[in-house]
Amino acid sequence: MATIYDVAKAASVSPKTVSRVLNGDAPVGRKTRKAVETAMAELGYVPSNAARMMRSNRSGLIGLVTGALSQKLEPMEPTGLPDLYIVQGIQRVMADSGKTLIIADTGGTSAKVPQLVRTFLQHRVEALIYVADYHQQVTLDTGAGNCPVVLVNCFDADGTTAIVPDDERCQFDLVTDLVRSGHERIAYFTLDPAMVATELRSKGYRAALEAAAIPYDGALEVMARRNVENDDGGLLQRALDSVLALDRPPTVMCCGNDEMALRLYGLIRSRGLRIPEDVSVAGFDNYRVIAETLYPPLTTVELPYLAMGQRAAEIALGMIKGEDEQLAGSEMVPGPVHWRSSVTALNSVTKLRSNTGSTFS
Amino acid sequence: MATIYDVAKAASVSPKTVSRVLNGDAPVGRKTRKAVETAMAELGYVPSNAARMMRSNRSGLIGLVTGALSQKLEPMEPTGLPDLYIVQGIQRVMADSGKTLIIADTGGTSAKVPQLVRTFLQHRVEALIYVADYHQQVTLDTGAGNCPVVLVNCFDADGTTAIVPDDERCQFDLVTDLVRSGHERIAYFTLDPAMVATELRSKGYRAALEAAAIPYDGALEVMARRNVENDDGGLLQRALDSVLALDRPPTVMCCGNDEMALRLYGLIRSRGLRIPEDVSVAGFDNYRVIAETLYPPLTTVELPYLAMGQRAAEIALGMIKGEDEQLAGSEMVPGPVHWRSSVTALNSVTKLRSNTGSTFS
DNA sequence: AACTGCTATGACACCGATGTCATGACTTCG
DNA sequence: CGAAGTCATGACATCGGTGTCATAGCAGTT
Repeated sequence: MATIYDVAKAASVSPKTVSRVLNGDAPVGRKTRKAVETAMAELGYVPSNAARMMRSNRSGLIGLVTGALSQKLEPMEPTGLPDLYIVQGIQRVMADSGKTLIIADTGGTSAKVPQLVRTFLQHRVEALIYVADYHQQVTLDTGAGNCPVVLVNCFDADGTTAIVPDDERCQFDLVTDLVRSGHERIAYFTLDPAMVATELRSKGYRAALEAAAIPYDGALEVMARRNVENDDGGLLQRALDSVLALDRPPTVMCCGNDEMALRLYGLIRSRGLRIPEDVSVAGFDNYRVIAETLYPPLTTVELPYLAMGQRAAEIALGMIKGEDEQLAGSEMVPGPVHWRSSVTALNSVTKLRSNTGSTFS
Repeated sequence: MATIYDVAKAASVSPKTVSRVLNGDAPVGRKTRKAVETAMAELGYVPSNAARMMRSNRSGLIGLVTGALSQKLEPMEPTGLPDLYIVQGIQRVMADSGKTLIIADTGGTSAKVPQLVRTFLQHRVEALIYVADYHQQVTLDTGAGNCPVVLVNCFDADGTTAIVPDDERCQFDLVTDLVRSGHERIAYFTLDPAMVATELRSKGYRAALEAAAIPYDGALEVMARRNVENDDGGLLQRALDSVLALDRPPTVMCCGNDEMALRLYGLIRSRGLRIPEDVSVAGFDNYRVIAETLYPPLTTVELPYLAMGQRAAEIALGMIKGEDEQLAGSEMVPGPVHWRSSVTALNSVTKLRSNTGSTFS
């Protein structure tokens, strides 16, 4: 691989002059510049980042760890591979800023993390970003020293800078939209309460009811999914039957995620009910393969994974520049409601006017 | 950040001795080693890869480009984000071999590729891997010089080393299993024939029929999905009706992907037919969110993305070691059939014994 | 003519590790 | 006891760029 010395010799100039052509940090004569550029092209010269970094101490690399960190090793129900979107968001911002991403996947073994961090530090990454596959608390065995760290889709006990989805706000917005379109009996089939997101969304659900002065009915909020092997779907079936048996059954059923909604479609129809004429259904995640493919298409909330990634990248870049941003703890990012035909409006007037950034498709 | 000189001073030895402790390439006295190790721990010393690379010229980095390269800019129907699995496969192998992956996503703009490749070359990657999001032909504006290149899920006209899924074999295996379980009237709803995969799978479908001495009936193979905006699902509906109207309607329907199978479930039921009692359904992709969530669970074929990634990584490592492997052109990787209850056996005997690595779940 | 100011260029040290070679202490063997 | 061999260690050059400083050439000013 050619070096500046080779280029310098070919162009009959000093190495330093070649360096100047490369960086444009000092004036270079027009003829000289041309000679150098020709030589570089002929030799197929590409500057070595390693050598450059030796002096500048700026590697241009950002370390990204995905997977792992999970305290539960059980793989979650697939919910659209949020990590991927987060990573894309990060990548997009980083590429624009000229940084290069170096990525390590732990493959679910959080024990590998320290090793990966070490490798990143060897490459002198300018920042470290951890991405979790679902909203959770992590404890990270950093050893990262003074390297800036940003957590995404997770948070820790030490108040490390973190970007998390605003589950509460998302559920709040969804339920508020349901109320606006005339629903009052709103069932909510939750995921495993052990998950961080479940609790937050429950809060959002209740807050939306309260804001609309609709009394909370515990019989309408039922856990319908466990993160355990022996949940064969029976929970959801029983949950459905229990709310259908109520004196005042719900007019709309919210699901903890779109996959649950997919199952629910089948169950509701096997009970002889129509969607949305007899009962409306809403999901969570905007897992498009499901939400747009189902008939009728599913009203659901999008978790803003791409935006979270972008935000995390911006913050990391800010930390590199030394702005520090004082970002103590978590920043929550809300996401839009996607309004589709699985929910029917009960009030004749379309007084539904969302101010929450909802989209209608 | 501490250097070996700092460590050397702290341990009262020469820098070279610290280097020896790090690399173990020469004997070091026990007491000296201990002193050095203590000093390293105290200073939080992490060796600089850049400096190391200056001498060894081995960066330990592998460049990975995803997205882009696609000749069609239209995003495909989501089929389970194969790139992610491929990347995971690559990552897994690379991590085991001590290499670090650096990743760039083109975000769909193949124009960015040369720029990304340049960045990678600056980092002196030891190999370059391109991953496409679906099986396709690409033309890559390399400029990669003598850096080893491996294509995954795509191939080019120049015969660059490439790892692609064995679509033909996969479809062949699936249809063969269907035949073994007693089906003879096998419909096949294909994807857009403009896709490389579609043609290959058609060949597999026909080859399997021929191998079983079942006459090919053109009325059973119908295009049911176009990669265009105005395909509202009507194609599939008409395809279904056309085969149901045949004198000898099919006993099983194969779909071009699992998403199509999801739609087909709905359509079949709206015609008053039961799955699998009246008609069996098979998919393609083993897109688990769909295949395992549907009722009944979907028989489908898995495209071996993880394995493809692993294989690609192995080959790239081989090329780095200079084994060159003579791998002219493409290597095709087959994937297993996942046998689930959406397909019923027509022959009473369970003479079904797959030798194709099928799994039964 | 002497001085100032600017442009264009080169010499040289340096970043942090490692390869090469040299050296001193100690063991082993004839 | 001296020669040869092993062990442990250090001095120094080197990798490929960039920062610092010096210098030569030339125009403009007084």
